[in-house]
Amino acid sequence: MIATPLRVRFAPSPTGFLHVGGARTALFNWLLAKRLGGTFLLRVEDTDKARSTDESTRAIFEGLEWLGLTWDEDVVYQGANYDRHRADADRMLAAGKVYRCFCTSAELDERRAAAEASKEAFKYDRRCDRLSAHEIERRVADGEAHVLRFRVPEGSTRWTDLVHGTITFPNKDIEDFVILRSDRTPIYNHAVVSDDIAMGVTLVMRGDDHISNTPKQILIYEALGATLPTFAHLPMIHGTDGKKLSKRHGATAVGDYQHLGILPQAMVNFLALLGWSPGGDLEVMSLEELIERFDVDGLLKKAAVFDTQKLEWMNGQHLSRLPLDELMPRVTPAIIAAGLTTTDAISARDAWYRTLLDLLRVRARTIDDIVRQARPYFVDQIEYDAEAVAKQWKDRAGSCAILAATREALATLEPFTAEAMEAELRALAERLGTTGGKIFQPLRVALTGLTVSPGIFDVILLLGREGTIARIAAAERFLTD
RNA sequence: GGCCUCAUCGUCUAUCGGUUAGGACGUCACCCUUUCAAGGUGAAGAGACGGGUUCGACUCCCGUUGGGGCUACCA
Repeated sequence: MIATPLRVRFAPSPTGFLHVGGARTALFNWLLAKRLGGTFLLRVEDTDKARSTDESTRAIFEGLEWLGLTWDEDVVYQGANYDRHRADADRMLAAGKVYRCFCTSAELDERRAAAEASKEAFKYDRRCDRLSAHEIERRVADGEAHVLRFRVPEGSTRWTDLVHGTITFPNKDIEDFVILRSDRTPIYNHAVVSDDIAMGVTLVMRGDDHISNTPKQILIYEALGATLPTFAHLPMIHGTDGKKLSKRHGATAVGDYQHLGILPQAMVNFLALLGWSPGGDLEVMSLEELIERFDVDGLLKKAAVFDTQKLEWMNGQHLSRLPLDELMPRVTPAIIAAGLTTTDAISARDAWYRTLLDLLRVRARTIDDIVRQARPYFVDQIEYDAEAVAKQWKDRAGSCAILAATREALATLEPFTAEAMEAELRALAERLGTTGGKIFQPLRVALTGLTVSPGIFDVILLLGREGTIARIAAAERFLTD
């Protein structure tokens, strides 16, 4: 079913950002190429000059690179192959597979509207295919604008799809479609086939919104005398309303998720599970594990809904499991961008920084969560969260007294370790006739300004004895104001 | 409208004729506990409907219904 050597491609049109659906298609092609030792190609379909932009092409490259989906050969720009598209079209014209059509867009629109008005399905009536040879010659000689139309033969067109099995289209339902515009630029279906043949693509894997294009493309392959590739049509990705994912569903570009603090590993993992299943219960996988397990047998037919909550959960999983060395280059730039510190300051205390990240990542779902939680460990002056103050420092004088006692206990504590701190503070609680929690919670607010943080002794160790004492003193001042 | 296609918990999915229909996200409860996460345990929650085929259907076939895609001198 799958020819070797395998050559697959991802062929986006540069009319926007890299969409998650497109990213998923690219990922599946890439995974299969990696798994089977094939070649993954990238082709930019920029033949719609009105909508294609360089900015969008760049965004697509950036998106793919961020996900780690690198392509093997030079990028192919469809717009650079007009000569071949025309040559292939002319070859089919010479072979009698296509014919010249002089009907104008305006005429066609009119006939289409008329058909619709009388509730009939519109299909081109082939009137130009009935023109006499010398009339065609005359009109061409007169320089009359015309397109090239494919003469769809009798019969039916079928193929064995890797995900859907056999799909058959009666040719009578396919109209004689245009392959070359009157300005001699190619129409999508023709350009795709011409390019896929030239690029030696052996397997076409794309969204199933292309199923109805496939019979037309197969007819072109046949008319050109080329070998058919294998086809695999992937299910769509839908929004929570069951409709094709689009702008109104919120973030749909992979770049959006990058900026939301999602790791590329998590994005890839999540996308891989939309329309494919490894068969068992395994869900959280690294790129290597994905490559190892990816298989066309696990491809699904049903459209999947993009669930951002599960994406975030998965991101949390990757955040916790990734080796610190791989995580740091993704988080550090965000921390620096937030203005919390500098590269130099971090490298000056590498061990401290690693400990901090290790403590924060467990309770974060996104990189942004980590940045938010990291603030108290970098700034000089922390801010007290209003709710935290209201809840933990309700009794200002009492809290202040407890903080003072805590400060004194910590000031001379030896050794300055978590174990010693806990023993000391719990003993203090007992002397005060209260519980550990009554000391730890107000202390947490004093040290971080928040009710949420890593274990309190970890926080103290992170801040150091001096920092801790200073923060408690500052809290005491705040409480006695 | 026509053509194509899809159909298991709210969501992602396992099941390739015989299971108490399994797992994950989310939800709820409990445990752990200095907070929040993480982790652990448990609960609620699904085969769209109707016909067949078969000793036996979620699974195979047909139909119905519902969803989606396509229907351009767009890609």
